[in-house]
This record gives sequence, structure tokens and C-alpha cells, in this order.
Amino acid sequence: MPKSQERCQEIREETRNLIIRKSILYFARNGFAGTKISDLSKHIGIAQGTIYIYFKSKEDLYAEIFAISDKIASNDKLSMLAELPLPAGQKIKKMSDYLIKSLKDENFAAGIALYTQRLLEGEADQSFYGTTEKIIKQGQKEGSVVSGNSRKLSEFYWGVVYLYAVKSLYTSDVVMITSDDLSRILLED
Amino acid sequence: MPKSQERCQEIREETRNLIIRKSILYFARNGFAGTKISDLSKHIGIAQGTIYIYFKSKEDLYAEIFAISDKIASNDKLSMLAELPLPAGQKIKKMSDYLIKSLKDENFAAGIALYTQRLLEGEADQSFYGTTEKIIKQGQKEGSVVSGNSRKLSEFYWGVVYLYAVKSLYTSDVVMITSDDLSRILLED
Amino acid sequence: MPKSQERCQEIREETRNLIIRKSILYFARNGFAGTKISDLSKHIGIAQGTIYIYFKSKEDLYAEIFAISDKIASNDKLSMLAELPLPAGQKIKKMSDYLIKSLKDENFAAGIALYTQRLLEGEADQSFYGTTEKIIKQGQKEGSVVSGNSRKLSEFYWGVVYLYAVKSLYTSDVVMITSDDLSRILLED
Amino acid sequence: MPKSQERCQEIREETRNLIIRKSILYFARNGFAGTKISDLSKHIGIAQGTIYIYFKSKEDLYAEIFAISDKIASNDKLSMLAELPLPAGQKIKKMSDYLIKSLKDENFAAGIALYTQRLLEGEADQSFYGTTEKIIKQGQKEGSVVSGNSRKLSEFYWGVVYLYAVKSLYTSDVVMITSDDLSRILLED
DNA sequence: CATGAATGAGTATTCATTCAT
DNA sequence: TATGAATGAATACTCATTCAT
Repeated sequence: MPKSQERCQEIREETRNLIIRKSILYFARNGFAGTKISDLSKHIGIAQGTIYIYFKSKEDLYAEIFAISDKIASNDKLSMLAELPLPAGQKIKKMSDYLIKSLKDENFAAGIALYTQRLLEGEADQSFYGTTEKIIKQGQKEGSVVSGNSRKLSEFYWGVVYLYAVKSLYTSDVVMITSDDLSRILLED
Repeated sequence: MPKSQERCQEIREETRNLIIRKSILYFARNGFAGTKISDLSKHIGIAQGTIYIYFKSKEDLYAEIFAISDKIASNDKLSMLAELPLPAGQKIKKMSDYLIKSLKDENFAAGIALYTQRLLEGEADQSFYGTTEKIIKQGQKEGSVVSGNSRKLSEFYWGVVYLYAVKSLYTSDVVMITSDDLSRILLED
Repeated sequence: MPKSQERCQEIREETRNLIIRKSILYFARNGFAGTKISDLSKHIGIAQGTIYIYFKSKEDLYAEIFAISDKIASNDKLSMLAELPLPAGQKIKKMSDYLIKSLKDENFAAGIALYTQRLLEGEADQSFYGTTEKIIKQGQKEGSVVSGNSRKLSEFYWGVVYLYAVKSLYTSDVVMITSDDLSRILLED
Repeated sequence: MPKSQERCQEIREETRNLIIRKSILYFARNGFAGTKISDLSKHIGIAQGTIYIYFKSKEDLYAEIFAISDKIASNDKLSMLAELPLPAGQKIKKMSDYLIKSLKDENFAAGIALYTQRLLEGEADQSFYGTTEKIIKQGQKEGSVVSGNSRKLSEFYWGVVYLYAVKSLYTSDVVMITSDDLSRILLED
């Protein structure tokens, strides 16, 4: 008896997700060139061939991983946060809280790491910083944020987030900075 | 004949240095796995075979590069700075001045990037932070440095240096932070 | 129950025949190495696994296909024709008529193509030409067939049949030669 | 001391030609799918990697082989022959002479086989038959060529050439037809 | 029986390394 | 020494075959 159409679809979805989920970390840690399909498949716990059922090539899988990192990085929560009727200082504290907490999730950290990596290589667009810049400008008007070019401050802030994302990918017991340390990059004392 | 002997030695030295100098950047940008000897040799402007006259293997060359990055990172100037009879605040400002200035040199940036990368991967020892920690502790006694675990602060400070080292490897026109921005990570306002 | 037993057997037979019928053409067109089970099964309209219920392996299926092509090529009608009390000229015309007509059937064409292919590769025995040679020799005695080595003429004749078998496998609208054209290879004008 | 520019060029040319020359036969005999790069390289007498220095992929090499087969098939000698002020009957005899003689050269045979194969698959254009058709029409006017559609006759004639090209690829001791046998396809007795 | 997702041996392709010139 | 063509081990990718459903 043939498997039901839906069950098949389900299995496919599951396997595809499994591959993506497990690959994010692997690629984030080892990079594209440093990732062997043989090792990756072992790490995922499937046969090499299975990867090629779901992805045309190693590059294709990598691209998919990147698309995911986009979603992780350009998080909705942050965009919504910017729109709330709050003083910038509080927005920054909330954002920092959220980010420091999220970095404990390896997939979030990997997403941030991959996305920033791509940003550095000039392959992702920088509109990503827009939300943060808006908050910074608001804060500068309100007097709670240090003076300086908002793009530069934004890059600095997210650079530090990236830094700790990368750190947490390599070491399980990172001495993580606190939400306050992170906020302090932007906030006037 | 002795003259030509020397000249030969000189040429050897020159080529060897050329390879090392050009490789630092290439490895820093692309990583070990991402660097192909064929590309690297093209980038240096020599034949593939020539690299193997001076280095036993790709790994051998990489190790050499790392030794260089060690020297760059554990700079004598900084150790000396720590010993000077100055208030910690000034030491930090001088160190930041020096680092921000040095980052303009691509080889310095590459050295910092490679060294930190290795640190992250747990392959370089962390004694490197010692000097900075000393200054931080001094500053905390003097009241000029923010409170907090000195290792954590030190890692944060160097993390940001790493961040801008990496940025400058990828983009020629980085919006670099100022020496003051960097110092502010450690200094009480 | 016995009824359903038979019905089962019947279904089995049907599926098995379907696979064979559809495979002949596929193999004839693409060759053994050029035929992927995944493509073939799609072409047949069944799942890949189903093929392995009826055939132990790809080679096994190919062998079966060959057995069929044997039967097609060493057709009984032709052997009987040779035995009839007719002048060779008429036998050749009848044979040509039959062959040209049969080539319109794709399975016949595929059978001829596969069989001759195997003959070329030295994997089928050449006794196959025997019947035709006999007729040729008879015709040469009777003066209706051109002079020359009977094996050579026979190979020529069947070569042309093969040629048009192959042509009809690739193009649906072959400019087919007539039965007379074919006969003329052997017949004195 | 570096190898001289010209010598390098020469070596490259030689190796490239070696690969092409040896591949023609291999592909003609085994087809694209039936040819393994590992076997082919062994047959050529070089390392697998060497093939990829000269050709981007197996397909690329195959395409090159096909380009060569084009040149072999659309031979200049035949076009010139058509233009000569000779009766068609003589042209056909000369053409047949030339073809039967040339088929003894394995590369010529392979070229014809590959080209015709591509023609069958509809991937080569049929302008190729033009020259022969012209001669046929001339001959029909002159009364030396059998009546019938010139394209059909042309295809028949070249089909037989293909047939013996293929035969000679598989067997070293083919019972080859004579130039007269070949001509007789077109010539009135 | 039939299905098609999963497997892994087999094949294509890349790339660090060697070596004749 | 320096070169770059050649090598073959390592890696990416395919496809005949299996097996849980």
C-alpha cells in the first residue's frame, strides 16, 4: 500500500528541516569551504545522498541557510519594538535584553553570525541597521543616547552582538556580557 | 662567488617574505579551508610550485602565518605600556590610540583577526589578555575604569578590536570607531 | 479465494508486461548506461521500487529485454518463409514487405535495434543471418540475386533494416525506404 | 628556470589533442553515459585530473568531440567534389571510393558515427545531406541515378555509411562492403 | 503489492603536492 | 630557483537498490 500523500509530505518537511537546523550551526562554525558534506551528513545523522534529495548542491544548501539567517537577523520583534511609544533608552534596554537572552540559543547565534558574515562580505544589504538607527536618533534627541553618527553607532552595537554570537558558537562557557554592558555602548551614563 | 651566495640568500628571504606578507591577508579573509593554493599563488604573483620551495605544505605556511599573528597581537609596545608609571586611564587611551592607528595597516588587522580566530577556536592561549587585565585592575583601584570582572572587560575590549580588524579586512572604507569610543568600553565616564 | 489468487497473478503479469514493453523502447533509445531507473520508472508511470518487485536488478531487466529482442529478431515467420517452395526473389520481396511493415511497430523496431546492437558488440551469435544467407544462395543460383559473398550481403541487408529501426526510434516521421528499395540491395535489376 | 612560454603552449596543445583523439573512439564506442572518466583517463594514459585541466567537465569534453565530428563529417573534399564538372555517376563513385577508404581510419569512422548519432537525436542540422542531394538530382537528370526522393536516397546512402562506420568501431575485421556496393544504392544498373 | 524516502557504493570533480624542464 | 603541467587523494554528487509504511 502506498504511503499517504500527506504523510510523505510530512516526512519530507521533517527531513528538510532537520538538515537545515543541523546545518546552520555546522556552517556557522566551519564556514562553507570548511564544511565537508561527508562530515555534515554524519553530524546530522543521515546519508550523504539524502542531502542531495533536498538540496541541489552544497551551495544551494548554504544559500538556504543564509535565507534562514536573514529571517533570524531581521527579527520582527525588533521592528515592532521601534514603533512602540517608549523612550529610546527603554527600547535599547529591551532590545539588549532580548538579544543577550536570544544569544543563548545556538541557532540564533549562528543566524546572527552567518548574517553578519555576509554583511561583511557585502552580500547582504545593510537596510538591516535601519531600525537601530531610528532608535538611536530618537535617543539622541531625547538626550539618552551618546552623540555620534547613527550608522557608526548602530554598526558598533551590532558588531558587539556579532562578536558574542561568534564567541558562543565556539565556546560553551563564554563569559557573556550583560544586557547593561551592551546597552551602555549606546546610552549616555 | 661569496657575493652571489649572499645575494641568493637575500632573494630567498625576499620571496619568502613576499609569500608570507601576501598570505596573511588572504588567509585572514578566506580562512584555511577557503584558501586554495592555486588562488593564493595567483594573488601573490608566483607559480604554485614556488610556495612549496619555501614551505613544506599549506599547513606549514598557515602555521608560519600564525606565528606572525602571535607577534603582532602580543605586541611589545603594549607590554611596555603596562609597566609605565602612568594612571590606567592614560594607559588605556594610549593603547586605544595605538590600536586604532595600527588597524589601518592591513597586516596588523589581519594578524589581530587571525590571532583572535585562533583564540576562539581554543588553539591559542589566553595569557594574551593578561596585560590588559592588569591595566583594568589598576584602573578599577584608581576609579577610572568601570567595575566588573577584569577578564570579561578585557575580552570585550579586544573583541571590539577584533571586530574592527575583521571589518577593515572586508571593506576599505569602514566607518571606524574612534580611539575614544574604544576607550569608553573600559573607562568610567 | 482461488478467484482472487488468479486475479493477483493476472495483475502481476500485467504489470510485468507493462514494465517490459515500456522498457524496450527506453533501453533501445538510451542504452543500458544511459537509462536511469528513476527516469525509466517515471516513463513507465510506476514507482522505482516496483521495478524491483519484478526484476532482481537493472541488469536482470535488461537481460529480459534482450531475450524479447531475440524472439523478435529470429522471427519464426522468416524461418518458415525460407522453407516455402518459392523462388528466392519472391521470398526476398515477402521478407522485405514484412520487415518494412513491422518496423512501424515501435517494439519491433526496438527489438531489432537492441538485437543488432548486441550482435555488433559480439554478445549475440550470428546464426541469425543463416536464414537470409540460405535465401541469398538460392537466389544466386536462380540468377535473381546479385553475386557476392552471402554473409556480406546478408549483413548489408540486415544492416539497412537496423538502420531504419534506429531511425524510427528517434524520429516519428522517418522517410522510410520502401520494401522495393530494401529488396533491391539483394536483387539483380 | 621557467619553461619557455612556447614550450608550455606546445605541451598544452599536445596533451589536449591527445585527450581529444583518444576520446573520440572511446565515446563513439561507449556513448556518453557509458564512458567513465576513470576508464577514459586510463585508456588515454593520463591521470583523471589532467582531463579537467583541459575540459571543464565530461560534457564539455563530449561537446568538443562532437565539434570535431562535425568537421570530419562535413568534409571539404565532398563539397568540392560536387562542384567538379563531372557526370554525377563519376562523382558518386569517387565519393564512395573516398568514404570506403576513409572508414578504415578509426577516427573517421568514429566521427561519422558520432555525427550521425547526433543527427538521429535531432541535435545536428541536416544541411549535411545537401551536397549529396545535389549530386543525386544531377544524376537523375543524367539518367544515371535511380528515381526517387533525393532526400530519402541521400539519407539511405549516408545511413549505410553510418552503418559500416559503427560496424568498424566494434569489430576489427568487418566484412566491409565495396565502394561499388555503396554506389549501387544510388546508381541505376 | 506499491510507494518513495533513504542509503551508500560508485562516479565526477577539485585541489594540495610533485617533478621534469 | 622558478615554473606550471601532471598527479591522485580527497571531496562533491549520482543513482541502483532497499525497506518501512
